[in-house]
Formats: sequence, C-alpha cells, structure tokens
Amino acid sequence: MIDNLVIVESPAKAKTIEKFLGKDFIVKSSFGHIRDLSKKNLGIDIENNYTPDYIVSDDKKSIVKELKDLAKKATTVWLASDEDREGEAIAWHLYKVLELKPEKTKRIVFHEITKDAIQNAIKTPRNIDENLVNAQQARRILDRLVGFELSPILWKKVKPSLSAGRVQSVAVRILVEREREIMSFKSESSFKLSALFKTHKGDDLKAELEDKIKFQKETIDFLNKCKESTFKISDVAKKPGKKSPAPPFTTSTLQQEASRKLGFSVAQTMAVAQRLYEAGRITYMRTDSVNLSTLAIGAAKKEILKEYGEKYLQTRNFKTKTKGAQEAHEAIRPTFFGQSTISGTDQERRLYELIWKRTVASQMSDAILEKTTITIDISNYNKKFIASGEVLKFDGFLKVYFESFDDEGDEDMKGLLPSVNVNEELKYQLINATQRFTHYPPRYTEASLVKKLEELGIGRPSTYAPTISTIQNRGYVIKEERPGVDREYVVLNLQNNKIIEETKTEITGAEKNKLFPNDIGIVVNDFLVDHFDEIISYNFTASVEEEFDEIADGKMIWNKMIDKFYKPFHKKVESTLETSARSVGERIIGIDPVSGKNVTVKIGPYGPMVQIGNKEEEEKPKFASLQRGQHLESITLEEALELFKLPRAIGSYENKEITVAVGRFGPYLKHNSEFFSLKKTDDPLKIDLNRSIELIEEKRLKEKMRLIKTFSEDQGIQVLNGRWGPYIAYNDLNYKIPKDKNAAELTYNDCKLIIETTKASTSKKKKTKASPAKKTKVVAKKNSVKKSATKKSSTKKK
DNA sequence: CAGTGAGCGAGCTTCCGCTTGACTT
Repeated sequence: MIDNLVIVESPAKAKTIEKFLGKDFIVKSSFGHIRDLSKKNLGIDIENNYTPDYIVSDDKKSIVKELKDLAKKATTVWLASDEDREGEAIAWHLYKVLELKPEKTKRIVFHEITKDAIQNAIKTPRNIDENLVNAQQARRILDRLVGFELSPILWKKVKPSLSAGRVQSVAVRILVEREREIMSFKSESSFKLSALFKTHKGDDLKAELEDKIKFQKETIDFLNKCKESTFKISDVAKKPGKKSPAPPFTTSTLQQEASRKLGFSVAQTMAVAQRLYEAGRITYMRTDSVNLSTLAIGAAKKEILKEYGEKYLQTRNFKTKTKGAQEAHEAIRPTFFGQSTISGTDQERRLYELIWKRTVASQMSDAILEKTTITIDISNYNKKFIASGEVLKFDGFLKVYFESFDDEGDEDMKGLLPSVNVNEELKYQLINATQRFTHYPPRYTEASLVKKLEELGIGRPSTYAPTISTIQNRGYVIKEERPGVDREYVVLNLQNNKIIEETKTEITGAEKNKLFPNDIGIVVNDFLVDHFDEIISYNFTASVEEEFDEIADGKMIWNKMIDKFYKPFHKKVESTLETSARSVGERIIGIDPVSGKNVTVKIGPYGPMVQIGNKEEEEKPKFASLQRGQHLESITLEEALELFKLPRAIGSYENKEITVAVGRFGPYLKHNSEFFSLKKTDDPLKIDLNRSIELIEEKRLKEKMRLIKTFSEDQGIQVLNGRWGPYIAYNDLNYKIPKDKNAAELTYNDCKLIIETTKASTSKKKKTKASPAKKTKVVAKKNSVKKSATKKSSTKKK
C-alpha cells in the first residue's frame, strides 16, 4: 500500500520534489501529455458536437500502465501538473485514463519548486478546473482542424507532404513579407558629416553635424562654407542618466541572447539548457515568466552582498508583459547562486554563466551615467555640430552583465569628452563627409523570429524551437549565409582648406545565419494568403486566445466556439478545393531564341524548375532544376537558358570521362560510374577539371578514413568512423562503442564482446527501395485564371 | 539515391503543446 502518489509532468522535477516531501510520498512523472487526438482522419467527431477521440500514444503506454498500477494502490493521488491550460488538461486526462476516484484525487499547483511552496500546495488542494480543461480542448481541436484541413489542400494544389498550421504558417508569412520588403527596398544615400576639432587646450573633440546632407553638390557647398567659418561652442549640457538591468531569462529571451552572445541556434540552446536542468544546475527552461521566487531573490541577494557589497544590491520584482503568458514556472535561473561557474562541456559552461550573470544582474543596482552634449555653432551655416559623450559614474549591474541587441549601431560617439567652455572657439583639423546608404529592414535570425512570434502571442515556450525546425524541414525556409556585393561610396575630406574627393568600396548585404524563404515557402504562403488570409493573419491567434479565455472563465461553451469557427472555415476549404487553380508559382520569363518556344519557371515535383515549351506541343518540353541562389521570382531568361547546358563534359581523368550534372540531390560529378557531390560553393556551370579531380580525391580519402580497422579473424567485423563517432558494423547491424574505449585500440575480442553485450541499431542501407515520387491528381476541373499581385503572369489557360 | 518532370491509381503525408529518450552512419 502507498499513502500518497504525486504526479508531475517532468521526471527531473519529480526527483527534486520527492526530496522535499519525505517517504510518505511517491513522486512520478507523466512525461507531458499522455494522450492526444487520434491521427486517423481528424480525430474529431464533427457530426457529434466535435467530440474528441483521444488515444494513448504508443510511447506513453508503459508510463500509463505504471501510473495506473500505482494509483490503484495509493490512498491519495495528487495531480501536480503545471498551473496553466495545458497542465490542467494533463491533470484531467490523467484523472480519466487512470480511472481515479474523485474522493481520493486531489489537484495541487505550485509555480516554484521550493519546499515551502510544495508543502503549502499540499495544504490547499482543489478540484480540476473543468472550464480551463475545456479551453485547452478547444485550443487543441482548433489546431487540429486548421492543420488537418489546410495541409491536404496544399497536397493537391501545390505539392504532396506539405503542411500548414496556425503557428508555422504565420512564421513563414513573416519571413516572406520581410523578404518582399527587402526586395522592393530602394536604398537612398546621403552624406554624414563629422568633424575633428582642436580645443584651445589642445584636446581633440569629435562632433557630428545634426542632420545629414542629401546630395554631393550641397555637401561640397557646405564644406566650402566651412573654409571661411568660425566654430564656437554655444552650449555644454550635462544630464544624468541611468540604465536598469534586464529581467531574468524566459525561454525566448534566453534563445535570443544565446544566439547573439554565444552564436547558438535555438535548438542548440534548448538542448544545452535541458542538460543543465537535468543536472540540477538551472530551473525549468521552458517558461514565459520573468518571476523569481522569494527564495531565489534571497539567494541572489546573499551572493551580491558577498561578492560586490551593499552598494550593488537592488532587489526587484519583474512583471511579465508578454501577450498570452501563462506563467506556470519561474524565470530561468541558477538553482545555486553560489556557483558562478560550473564544470561541464564548453557549451554548458557558457550557457550557465550567461544565465547566472543575467539573473544576478537583475537584482543589482542601476548603472549611473552622465551624458554630455556639446553644441558647436557654425558662423555662416544654420546647422550645428553636436558632440555627445557618456561617462559611467557607477557601474552597478554592468559589473556583471550587459544585454545585447540585434540592431547595435555605431558607437563611435561614446566616451569621455574634453573639458571646454561656452563661447570657446574651436579650430577644425578635419571635416569628413562620407556617403551613407539607408539599409533595408534586417532579415530574421531564428532567435529574432522567435521574438517576433512571442510579441504576436503565437506559439509557446515549448514550441518555439520545434516550429523553427519544422519550417526549415518542410523546405519553406533555409538558414544560410549569403555573400554581399561591392558598393562604391564617396568620401570628401576638408583639410587645410582643401577638399579631397575619394571613391571607396565596401561590401554590403552580406548575411550570416539568416532565414531566407525558399520558392516553395513563397508559393505556399501566397496560396494561403489568397484563400485563408484570416487564419494566417498576425492577430488570428490573439483573437482565438480571447475566446479561449472566455471558455476558461465559464462565459463561453467550447463546442459552440469551435462550431462558430468551423462552419465558415470548412465551407472555404471545400470551395477552395473545388475552384482554385493549381498554384505552382508559374511565370513565363521569355522566349527561347533557339526554338522560339516559351520559357517558364514553376515548382515541379522535384522543386523549382525551368521548362522550355509545353506538354501540349508535339515535341516534349525540356526541363532543368533551378540552382541554389536562384529564385522563381527573380531568375532571368539568360540565367535560365544557361541551365540547359548541363550535363556537361569536363574532361578526362584516369582515362575516364568526368561529366557534371544536377540531380535529385543537387549538382554532382560522374566519373567511372561513381558519383561525387559538388560543394555549396562550386558552380556546376563553371567547375573545371582541376577542381573536379580535387573533389574526387577528397571523397576517396574520406572513404579511406572511414575504415578504422578490420580483423583477420573475421572480415565481417568493421570498425568505422561515422557521423556520430566510431562504431562497429557487423551483419548489417551497427553497435555503439562505449565512451571509455578507444576505437583504434579495440581488439577482435573487444569487438565480439561489444556486439554481444550492446543493443544494435539497424543500418539504413537495407531499406526498401524508395518508390518513385508520385503526383496527386489535380481535382480542379476548371482552372479559373487567377492572378495574384506578385505573379507577373497568369497561370496556365485551358 | 543519381538523368525524373507520368499513367491505372492505391495509400501516404499534416496540426500544436506537454515531456524525454531512442535512434541515426
């Protein structure tokens, strides 16, 4: 017999809580949700008031069985899932699936894992909040309806296996719209003027003209005027200022800072944070709360007093401003403030230190600044030069932590200014005019996209990283770097009353680790905007969230809310299926000078492609795939025609021909019936014999390195180098080599032992041959000729 | 895995949020 069974969501949490509660309590974890809508059809009985069909998923069956057995033996079952909509639903599903008795079931909540909080929770149990559960069911069902009705439309109208959903489709939309903004952005230039003066004490003073000057002629006029001008200080203003620390980390701000400061992807950040959490180093890493427990603030206080002294202490309570935050947990913080650093991998250490610093800094004093502004009059011009400086009077929290921002501009004007007096006259040493260009709005990184989604209230801490992965896996967007282009700019220098003009070159538009929409992402987005603008609008989530809140407050019935949404939505789904044309981003880009036929681009079954002629004609059309960096919207006729020069013979090596072509997996070389992939930087249209031989030799070398050793006793056993480190291959099965063993020193008997004692993983090589790609039949009987604003030509006519 | 852009037309894909391993070459 068991006295008390407590069920929480996370196993690491279970371990901690068990310590607080003592031996009368067994604490187990449900590992998140234990069941979900069936995947057969919709998993929802539309005809029957949207009754959900819940199924315990395969990977949860053993957990459910274990919990059920324990619950039978327990006197009291405490459902301690998180205090938010999803947590309430988990409690309810547990109650149903474990067939708990109302009289022996208690629902408790706590949003910090401290002994006090937990013991308090045990003293104040409540019942499951059915309204909140219904709000979750409405959320779940709405997402299923949207996802499982929109995706199949894309399979029919664009390409199989695509997906759409309330969250991912908006994420893609944000990127596509930003890309269009960038494409249509017209950069304008103007001249930024800065001057270097000499004070009468002989100090340097750098100042900037308050406005930029638009044209070069005006700029030269201004510089000519400066020749005869006197410069006089008209004002010296000192203003106190302060900086306050940022709040402790949430999931989203942690992802942003780890991206900026450490260069982590959002998935990487979450994986490292998970390890820190499991090792008991930090609190839970999926949270939207900036709140710290009183215990944590106390511990931070102690640490600050010890390390920095009273002057640096200023405890604070931060309030969450994020739309739709549910605050079931604390902010992400160290569990022990006494450890400012930990042992672990390099990544773990760096992320931990970031969290430690941010949390400690959040409880420290403001930094005190003094800003100085010096105004300099120009005797025969009505604009002024301004020198501004900033001096740190007291560092406060900056001693520990400094927050980064995405758009960190030039900080050349910061620092201490020399002491000067009003009415003092200055001598110029140099006045410089540099042509500057307005910059298009920045492209998104993974982390800045998460920030944007959070601002819109779309997605949750547990889904940010998976959403970012999904839109990349579907091919809608790609994270990559792109080289910039050279741009000339003019520099004018006035020195010794002479103006010298120079033209310089800079690289502009280079991007690193940015998200770019692919053609398929653009086509899918345009299709969804055309037909389901409301669902993928930026405020759709916010407006349904309001309704979920009303359900949670008991002011709205969940299936009525769903019905109100579903009826018109489903009608739109059906009419779209019936009437809309196939949408493949087709565009006629010109006429082939050789055949006189139309050259068109569109999304083909294998991705973006270009085509000469069309099916209806007697002669079959010719096809070619677009290459990296080429886009349906922007490819020119010349570039397209180039693609038909493949496959191309490059020369011969070892008496065999080398040819280059583009296949299903990108550009490749063929030599002696072997294939060699080209690198990202190689252009199949330009690659020469030398580079080709280099690639061939490189692959051969890699093949050689793959084999670490074999044994004369049994040629079937091979020790190989793989993507995840060395492993043993034997009988088409693979075996991991234990970490404490050195692969190169393994003996035959060692290998036999590993094979016998460790679990094998199947090698993928033996998989059944992939069936050729197939296309779903187009249902549209009549192609209504549609024209969207962005497509330059109409789709096919019949 | 490697030159396709379809045919008779099965049978498959897909959502968002909660949680971790198991698994991959």
